[in-house]
Amino acid sequence: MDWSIQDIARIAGTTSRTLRHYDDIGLLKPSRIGHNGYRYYNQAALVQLQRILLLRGLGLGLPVISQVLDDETDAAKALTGHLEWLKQEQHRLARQIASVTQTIEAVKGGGEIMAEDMFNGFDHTQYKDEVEERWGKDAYAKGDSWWRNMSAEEKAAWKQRSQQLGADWIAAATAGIAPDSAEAQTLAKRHVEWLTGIPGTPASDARGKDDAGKRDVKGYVTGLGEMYVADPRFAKNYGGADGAGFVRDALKIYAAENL
Amino acid sequence: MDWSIQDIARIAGTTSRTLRHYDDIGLLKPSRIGHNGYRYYNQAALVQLQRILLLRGLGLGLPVISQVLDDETDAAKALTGHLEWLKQEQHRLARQIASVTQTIEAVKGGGEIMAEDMFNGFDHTQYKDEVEERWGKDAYAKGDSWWRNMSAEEKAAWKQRSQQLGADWIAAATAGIAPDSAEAQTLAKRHVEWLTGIPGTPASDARGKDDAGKRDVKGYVTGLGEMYVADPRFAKNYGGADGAGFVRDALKIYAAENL
DNA sequence: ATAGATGTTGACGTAGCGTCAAGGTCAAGG
DNA sequence: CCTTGACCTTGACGCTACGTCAACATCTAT
Repeated sequence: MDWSIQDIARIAGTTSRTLRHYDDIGLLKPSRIGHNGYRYYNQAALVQLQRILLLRGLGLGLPVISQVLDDETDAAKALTGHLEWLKQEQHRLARQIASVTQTIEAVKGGGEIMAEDMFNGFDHTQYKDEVEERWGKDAYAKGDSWWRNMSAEEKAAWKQRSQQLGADWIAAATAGIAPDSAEAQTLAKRHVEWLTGIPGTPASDARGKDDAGKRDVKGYVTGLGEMYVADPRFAKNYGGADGAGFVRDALKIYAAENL
Repeated sequence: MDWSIQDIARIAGTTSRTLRHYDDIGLLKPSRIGHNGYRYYNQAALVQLQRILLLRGLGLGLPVISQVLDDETDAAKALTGHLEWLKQEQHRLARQIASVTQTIEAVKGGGEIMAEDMFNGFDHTQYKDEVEERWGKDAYAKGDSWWRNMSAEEKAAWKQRSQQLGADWIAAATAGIAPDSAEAQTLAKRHVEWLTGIPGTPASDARGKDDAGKRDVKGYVTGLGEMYVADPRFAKNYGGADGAGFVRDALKIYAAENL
């Protein structure tokens, strides 16, 4: 009393390919194999198959199903673990749905994918007085016109790059690594490269300049490091005073060794 | 003013492998390629990359992202379509979570994966009078003890198999195919094989019997077909009177040609 | 000159089968 | 006996978006 591969496939509501796959991976062997190599399945195999399909329908992976079938007592544990995963997935989807909805609104309103409001609160002008006092009106004017002439997308790219840098600094600081470690120094290098992107600063002006210009950069960078610590408006970009202190130390070492 | 592959990878928060992949599939080409084959990316490429990563973070596939980048106006459409997909996924997950939760309870209570309550409402005894009247007390007793002696899993397997058969009948009937078509006749064959699994019926008793026994099966099967139509308790398994009529026709043709 | 970081292409692995391709087996009919 | 059609076999590629070696070339700094 057994069925051919097509027969059980139809009875159980799956395909013969699936059954061959289960045979290949050892999940469900045929109860009998003909002299011609044909696979035949009996009632017990049908029961197993239906359990497999039930669990698969619940979203479990085939290796997990295999374990569950081997050790019945694990069923509740496996399912409970799986349930956790499902809930996380649902939360992830909920967040994605919120983001997509928001982005659709932004695109409809602004027309571009990166709309203006994506970098609200990231306005260059908030440091006007500070910059003019330290590096002169000319420096601020250059930087300001640079910012204003950027397209929305370029602004967004800059913002994201800046935030990524800040996030990486915070991650490094909280990881407890040393300021002179390779990782921190790589970040310092990135930081200087980032500064080089802002026109009107010694860092950007020094590109292609002589040694005197480069010495200016050295002082500029170390001075910046101190400012990050002293000024809470900057310190918050690096996770507060502690993080900013880490940035200052790493920058000072980098400047001494490379600038 | 450009960066190496590692540089933008770090700036944008991804990996160099991803960038090479995007180059391979034509999603994001480097802005410049050195004489040595090195990839270099400029500001514009960084902007593109960040748009890609934004959309990917929303769950869009790379081919879709490619389209969106080509035709900016499609962005809202693509995102709206994607939103639909996300919502469906969330509903699917919600259903899976409900099922898994239910299954966990069942496993904890019953110990087996297929618990008793999975075949509530599928009790054999509901046709007691009908069976005794038509085929005698002996037939019913055989079938009843057969059912009672099954394990929970065998019962569940049988139930699912029966329901699968019913679902396939309904699908075929509503598809509007002919009762003498190959597909309907395949179903009829399955139906007889299914009947053969119930002890106490002429179909099962006839296994290995002579021609007289086989003639009994013929009458039994055609009689059953008529009953499916006449009795609403059976007809509902095949989608009501219309579906049952289709089953009856297909069975009559099958019996005439093969039994 | 050499070591170490970084770059290149090429290819395999992933989850779970769908989908040919090429060829053997079996039951029924002429 | 031969053919036809249905069903079976193994083998291998395809799909998503890269991660992860491997083998080898190049740049940078000492």
